[in-house]
Amino acid sequence: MSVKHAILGLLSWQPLSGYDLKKIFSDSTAFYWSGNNNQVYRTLLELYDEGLVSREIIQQENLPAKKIYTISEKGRQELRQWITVNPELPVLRNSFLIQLAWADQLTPPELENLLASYEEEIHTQWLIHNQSSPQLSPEQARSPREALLWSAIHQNQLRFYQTEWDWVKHLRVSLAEIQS
Amino acid sequence: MSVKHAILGLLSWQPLSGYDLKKIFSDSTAFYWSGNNNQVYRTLLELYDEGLVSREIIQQENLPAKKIYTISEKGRQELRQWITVNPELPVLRNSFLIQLAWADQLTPPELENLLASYEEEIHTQWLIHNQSSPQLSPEQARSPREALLWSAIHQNQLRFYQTEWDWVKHLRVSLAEIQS
DNA sequence: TGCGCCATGTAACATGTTACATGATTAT
DNA sequence: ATAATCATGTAACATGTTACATGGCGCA
Repeated sequence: MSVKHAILGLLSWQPLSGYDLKKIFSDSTAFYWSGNNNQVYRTLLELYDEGLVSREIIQQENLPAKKIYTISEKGRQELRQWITVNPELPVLRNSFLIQLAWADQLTPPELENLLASYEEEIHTQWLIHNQSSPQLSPEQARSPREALLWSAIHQNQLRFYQTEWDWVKHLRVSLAEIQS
Repeated sequence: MSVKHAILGLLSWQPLSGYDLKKIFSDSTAFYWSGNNNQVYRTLLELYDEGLVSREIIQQENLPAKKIYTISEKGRQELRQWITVNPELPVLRNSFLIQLAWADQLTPPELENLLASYEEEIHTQWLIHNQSSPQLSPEQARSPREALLWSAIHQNQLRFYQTEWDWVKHLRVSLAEIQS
């Protein structure tokens, strides 16, 4: 259960409300969850029930009250334990590859069109990632080593889109060659 | 709903039983589903109820009866339509990156150990993918263009692990430099 | 005797998404 | 007026996994 640990991690960085977490998830590309209410608020309740976080209700003038969650000592231990555990493999699900597998039934222009729109979508993502991410920017890191790690995370995602982009460009050339 | 179309695609290639599909999913890396019974058999029923496939029950001596599913004309149309639709972005979920984000609390040897085990897992996956895949091998393709597409799908996955491997090796070097 | 293959299916659970619901304040 | 931001939460649905259930055949 990784959202749980993602939230614990963010709270280990600083106390946050559910609304804050939601925004981080929906803005950030590294924290790949959609940031939907259901998951965030339910997970926070679970963490609270398990004693991994504490919370404080803050009344505000002219704004709704908010609940600020703070990681507990037990929560820090749980997070540290999870980090040390052997890493899982990345999950890559590219339904475009499934489309391609049966795309031989398309006419050459249709196939070319499909590849062109995939290339454009990938390129757009690359551009989005290439703009500095507001969360986890190395300037906010607590140590040079953390800054290096955060920069590496960013690089990892950029490289993914770069590789994908190169791949689709190369495939388009190969297909053009085969048809001539 | 992509399993549905993945199954339709496989059936457009040749008639298959639920058991066959299960095996293809669990053996193949391109068809990334786990190949669990629940999903395969339920999806086949849905496809049947929607008239996208027909089926034939084949009694066998000394073996349980099997249901061979064949794609229908309506199924072929549905598949073709899905293929032409604009492609979705690949879904990449790497919980290791979330671990890394908070890994500054580890000691240098602990962090080095974490990265080493990730590198090994990625390398193992690379080796697995590097062996020729039994499904969708270009030799079984119905045209040179299909062979090219299938080869490209395979290359796409290999490149992913290669990129990831390069990335983690580079990160290990950078971390070693920062500590000296 | 016990495991793996063939072949079907169901139950329970985990995870994740969209949409619904409320309600004040602030900016266009 | 109308949309966006702040802030909480619930309901319904989609998708995917593990484990359970049945049962014969062949192999070590």
